[in-house]
Amino acid sequence: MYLINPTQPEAVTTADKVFEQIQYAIVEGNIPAGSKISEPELAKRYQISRSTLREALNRLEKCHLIERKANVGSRVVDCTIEGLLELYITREALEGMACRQAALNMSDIEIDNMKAMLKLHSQTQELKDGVAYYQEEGDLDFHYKVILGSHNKQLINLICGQLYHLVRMYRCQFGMNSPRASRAFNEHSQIIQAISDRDGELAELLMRRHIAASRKNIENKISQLELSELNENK
Amino acid sequence: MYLINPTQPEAVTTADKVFEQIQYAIVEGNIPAGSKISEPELAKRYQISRSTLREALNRLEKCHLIERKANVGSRVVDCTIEGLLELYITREALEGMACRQAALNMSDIEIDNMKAMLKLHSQTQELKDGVAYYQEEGDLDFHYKVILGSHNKQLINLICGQLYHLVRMYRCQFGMNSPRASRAFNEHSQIIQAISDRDGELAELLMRRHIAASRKNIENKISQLELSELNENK
DNA sequence: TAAAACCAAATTGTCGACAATAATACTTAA
DNA sequence: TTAAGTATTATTGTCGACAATTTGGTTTTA
Repeated sequence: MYLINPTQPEAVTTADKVFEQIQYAIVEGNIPAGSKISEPELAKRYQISRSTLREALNRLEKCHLIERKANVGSRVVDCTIEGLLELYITREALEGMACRQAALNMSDIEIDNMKAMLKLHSQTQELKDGVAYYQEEGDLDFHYKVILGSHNKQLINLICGQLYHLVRMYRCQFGMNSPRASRAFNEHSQIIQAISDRDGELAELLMRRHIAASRKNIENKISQLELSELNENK
Repeated sequence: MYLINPTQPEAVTTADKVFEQIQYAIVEGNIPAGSKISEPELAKRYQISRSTLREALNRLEKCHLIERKANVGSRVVDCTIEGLLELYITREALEGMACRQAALNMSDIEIDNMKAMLKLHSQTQELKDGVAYYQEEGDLDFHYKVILGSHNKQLINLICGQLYHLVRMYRCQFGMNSPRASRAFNEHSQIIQAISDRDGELAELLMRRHIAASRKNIENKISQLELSELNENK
């Protein structure tokens, strides 16, 4: 339960709570990607009736963590390389636009807030040598603030409520605690400057580059991985 | 039942069927925007149990046609001007990117297909004087083809599975059978050319302009509407 | 009179059982 | 032996009833 989505409402009903538990289990791979879900089994494991489990499954489907077919059942989504690339392309489009809107719509206070956060991160970065802390929470912190700064409910819901669950799942399962810390920090810094200048066009451009760089970083890692696996097998 | 979403799987279970019925009722305003939904009442009206109605409601929530609060209930989404603009901004981001991907990923056959469709539309347009037919089905036909042409499941699902329900709802309820027919036709033509040239950058740019123009068209209409209402009331 | 506390009605959440559908194993026929 | 067809089993979909929570109104109190 290491990372809270600031837009996810607190779980009040038991279906909500079970939803969150299964959510984490899927994200972290404790329930394997691509595996079939047995309703009776899961209901027993979480000590709830099948009805409320199905309610929880519906929520998982909403954030694209499982897929259902009528009269057949549910499967956890697969983690494929194509899926990952498609996800990042979608992120590029949505977060790019969110960043443009943030430049137009953020209040001065919100912007000051972001600058303060960045400053804090830079100090933490120096302390921990720019590796451990920043890339995880710091990065997501930054992105969440930008997205929320767009003040666009559609964008906020699509990105935070749906895409980011998958992003976290891929990060966990492909072991991507991306070591782009210092570069990412500089990119964040530029983006905040563009927002502060109310330059929506530049802000969008920079955010798209930032995410595209992240995607390419992943692509490289994967091709390396495949290469080394190839070497092992011969 | 005048328009089929080509990505929506056919309704096999009764919850699916009721979902579709309510979906149309909401889109067309027969169940008013912003109104509260009474589970017992709707269940009685459609002759189903509350459980399967709730299943249908879950699907409606997935395409953002209703919103639920725990222990309180469901409401049909509101149709506000801000919501409409936010929707179009999101469309601009997503369909722009979809168009870029379409330029990269569409097969030659698909492209020929789109050109043929455009030609057909141009003839139909001449026949009907460019008003009735094209703007409705023709426009959506074009957009669906581009989106599917992206070959990106994320984008396809987000746009067709979620945004477009709302787009149709707004079109219905604000009475926007946009009379931009001939201009839109030319814009479509340019976009297809860019896709055919495999020029992703231009394709995205043109699609974004196309949707932005549509948004501005709506904004103008609305401000006119507000002006005339203002005149009536004095 | 206004506000707080309480009570009653209605609504939503949860449960277990039954019905319908799909998956599996088995039998029979070519 | 293989393929098709059938029967059995397991899983999903649907139902009606009960429990928990909210809402609206009523009473009580300051």
